[in-house]
Amino acid sequence: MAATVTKRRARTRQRLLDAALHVFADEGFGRSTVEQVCDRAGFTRGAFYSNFSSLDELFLALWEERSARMLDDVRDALAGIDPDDPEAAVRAAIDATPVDDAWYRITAEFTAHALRTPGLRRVVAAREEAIRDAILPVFVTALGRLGRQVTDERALGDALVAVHDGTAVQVLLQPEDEGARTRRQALFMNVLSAYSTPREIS
Amino acid sequence: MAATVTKRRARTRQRLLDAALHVFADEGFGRSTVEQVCDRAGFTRGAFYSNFSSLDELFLALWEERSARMLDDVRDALAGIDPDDPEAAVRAAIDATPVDDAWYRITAEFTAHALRTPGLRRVVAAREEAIRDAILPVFVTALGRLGRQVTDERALGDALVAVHDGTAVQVLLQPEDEGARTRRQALFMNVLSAYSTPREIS
DNA sequence: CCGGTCGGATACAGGAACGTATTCGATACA
DNA sequence: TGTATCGAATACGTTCCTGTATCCGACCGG
Repeated sequence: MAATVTKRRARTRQRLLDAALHVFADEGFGRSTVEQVCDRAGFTRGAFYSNFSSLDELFLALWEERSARMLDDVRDALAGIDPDDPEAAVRAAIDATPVDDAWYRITAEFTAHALRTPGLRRVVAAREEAIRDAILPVFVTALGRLGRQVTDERALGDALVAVHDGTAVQVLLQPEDEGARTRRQALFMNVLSAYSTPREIS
Repeated sequence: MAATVTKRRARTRQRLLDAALHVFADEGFGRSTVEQVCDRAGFTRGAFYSNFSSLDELFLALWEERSARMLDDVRDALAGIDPDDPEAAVRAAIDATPVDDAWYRITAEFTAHALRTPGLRRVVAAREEAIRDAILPVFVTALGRLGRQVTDERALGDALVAVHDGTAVQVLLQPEDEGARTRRQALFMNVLSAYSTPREIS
C-alpha cells in the first residue's frame, strides 16, 4: 500500500516544516541552517535531503502551506460571521486576520526574498490577491446591510490589505502602546466608509 | 593631525557601507557574508574587522545612515513645496517618499531583524516616529490651506505611514500594473480627507 | 514467513566563513 | 628626514555546514 509509505514521508515532512517555522522565526531565514531545522525536528540531515533539495525549497513550501492555511482560517472565520449585525461583523472580520509576530517576520523576509526572485514574486502576488478576494465579499455584504454601496471593489480590497500590512508593523513595533491597535481599528473603519457611499433608496 | 587619519578610516568605512547596501539588497542580509561585502568594497576582511565588530553592527550602522539620509531627503523635498497650491503640495509630498525596490528589501529584513532583537525594536520605532513627525506638518498645513482641520494628528500620521508601507509592497509586487500606483495615490487622498473636516468659518 | 523496497541514519570529505594575531606600508608630526 | 602610530593586508587555525554515498531497519506485498 503506497499510501502508508507516503504517510510516513508526509509526517516527517510536516515535522520538518513545523520545526522550520520556529527556526526561521527565531533566527531569520537567512541565518538558518539545515542542521538547525533538523535538530529541532528531531531528524538528521539525511532525512532532510530525502524530503527537500534545499532550504530555499523548504522555505517556499512552508510559506505556501502556512499562508494557504491562514487564508482558510480567514475564510472560516468570515463564514461564521453574523451578517445581521453588520457592525460586529466588520469588527470580527478585522480581527480575523490576527497580527502574529513570528509569522510577520517570516512573511516579511519571504516577501523580500520574492522581490529579488522573479519566479517567486508572482507567487506572492497571487496569494495576496487570493487573500484580498476572500476578505472583500464579507465587507461588501456587511456594508450592504448598513445601507452602503462599495464604489470600487478592487480599490477597497487593495486598501484593506495595505492597511492591514502597514498597521501590523506598527502594532508589533509598539506592543506596549495599546493606542496603536485602536488607531488600526479606526483606520479600517475610515477606509471602509471612504470606499462606500450611502445607497439611495430606489 | 588626527583628522586626516580619521579621514582615511571614514573613507573605507563608507565604502564598506556602500558595498554592503548592494550586497544586502542582492543576497539578503541573512545570506550575506563579511567576505562578500569586502570583495565588493575592494578590501580585505582585516579592514572590515578594523571598522566593525560584526555584520550585525554594520547592518545597524547602514540602516541608521540610510534611513536618516532618507529622512533628510524627505524634509528637503517637503521644504521646497509651494503651500499656495495645496493640491500639488499633497501630491508632491506623497511622491517625496519614493518606492525603492532595493531599499524596501533591506528595511523589510531589518524590521524583521529588529522585531526579534529587543534593543533594535525601539530604534526602528523611534525612526518611524521621526518620519511621521517630519511628514505630518506638511500635510496638516496643506490641508489647512484647503480649509480643512485635522482632527487627530497622531492618528493621521500613523495612518499615512501605514498606508505608505502597505501600498509600497503592492506597487513593488506588481510593477507592471500601473493601477497599483493610482490606487495608492487615491488611498492617500481618502485618508487625508477622512482624518480632517471642513473648518467652519469663525 | 520472506524478500524487496522505501526512508531515515550514518559517515565522509570538502569547502566556506569566521575571528585573531601579526606584519607591513603609509601618513602625520617633530 | 626620521620616527612613531595608525590602519589595512596577510596568514593562520578553527568551527560550522554542506551534500553525497552508503548502510540499516521497518514495513510492504506475496
